[in-house]
Amino acid sequence: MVHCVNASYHHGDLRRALIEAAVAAVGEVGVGSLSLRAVAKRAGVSHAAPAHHFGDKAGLLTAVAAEGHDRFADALERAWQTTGDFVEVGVAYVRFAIDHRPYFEIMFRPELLHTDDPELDRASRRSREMLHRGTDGPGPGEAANGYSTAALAAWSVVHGFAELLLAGNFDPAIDDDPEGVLREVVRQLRF
Amino acid sequence: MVHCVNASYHHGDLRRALIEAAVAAVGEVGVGSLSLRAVAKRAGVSHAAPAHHFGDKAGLLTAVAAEGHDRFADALERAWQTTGDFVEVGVAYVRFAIDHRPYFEIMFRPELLHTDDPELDRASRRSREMLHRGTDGPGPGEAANGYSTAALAAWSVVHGFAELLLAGNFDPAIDDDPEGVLREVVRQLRF
DNA sequence: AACGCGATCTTTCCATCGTCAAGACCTTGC
DNA sequence: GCAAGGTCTTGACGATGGAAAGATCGCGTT
Repeated sequence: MVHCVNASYHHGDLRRALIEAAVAAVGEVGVGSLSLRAVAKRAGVSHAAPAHHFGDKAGLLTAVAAEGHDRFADALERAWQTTGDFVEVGVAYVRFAIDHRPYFEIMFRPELLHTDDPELDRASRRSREMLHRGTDGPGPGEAANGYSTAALAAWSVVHGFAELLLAGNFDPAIDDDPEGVLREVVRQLRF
Repeated sequence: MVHCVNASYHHGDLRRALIEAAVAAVGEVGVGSLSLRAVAKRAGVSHAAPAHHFGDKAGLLTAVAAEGHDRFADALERAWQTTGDFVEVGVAYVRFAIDHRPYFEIMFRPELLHTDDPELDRASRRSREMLHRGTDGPGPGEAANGYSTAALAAWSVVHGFAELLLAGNFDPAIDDDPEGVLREVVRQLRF
């Protein structure tokens, strides 16, 4: 039993193919118009194939979100270790939202996901930890809730910027150099 | 011709009833699971009735979003004129998101709306202007794009806080006193 | 070497959805 | 009154997500 964990019989690696197809589809039509059947067609399988690997639509999106959080954590960690500047972690946050929009569109939408999924939990916990690097630690910031005020402020500002930008709520002029604008915005924070 | 603008024949004021039914439905199941047919049933009309008043689903959501932006602008203006403190405008921003969640869930999601609708344009422009009160004006903040850096930072931080809070991405402990936490978060901004 | 089991995928079916077209009803203006 | 047009209903269609049942295939066992 358990012939092939995560492996392949008929298709090769359908699980992987479906995730990639989902990401591509979300990139084209948005998560709101994502159709399981379109994803299946894109991967060259029948419309019911995804259900076997992911249970349901939320299951597929959960797998995408988990992968997204992993990549996200990687990007944030890279930024932190490269520059040592927490502002640059914030820039990386928004950079990821822009460059990997399909992932980002899904990652922070629990209503689309199976929030009890252990893989998602592990990955999102990892990306969450990366966010606290730099703001947490020495500073005071009451930890009555799980976060320091500085971490909450930083998270809120970069997340809000990313959401408003991606949704198109900003002046289009910002699209020319979102990084530059964001850098100035983040500098408005006291650390 | 044009017997009754916005008025009532068979039903009373179906347009109004449908908007209220939509708000109630979004409050219960979220905008993602909103069904036009459920809204119609809630208003006591046939499943195709909404189409006549709003064209399509996006049309109904557009009307809801426009009404939301009007109420939103009212709330922000009230906060500004009452306190004169821009921090309190930010608090009112998040307060609105919490207290009128169904509206807020829709207002900043252009992909769900008819963004060319004149009513929506007027209302959202109004709420946008309220946001710039207090940050704009005297300060420098390059206006290369439409906003000052301070306004962008303030908007981003309150919007991000609201989104993360509503989506449930924060520690549940914050739900006890989101206003208090937000006030400290906003104070992390230099004005 | 043959069997059987379980994993993988397909096919078929169903309820629900948004939208469209056609018709019924009702109010208003003439 | 009567035509006209706004209001709403009915019925239908294609698309969707999901459930159920069957077909196909590879592996471990004997």
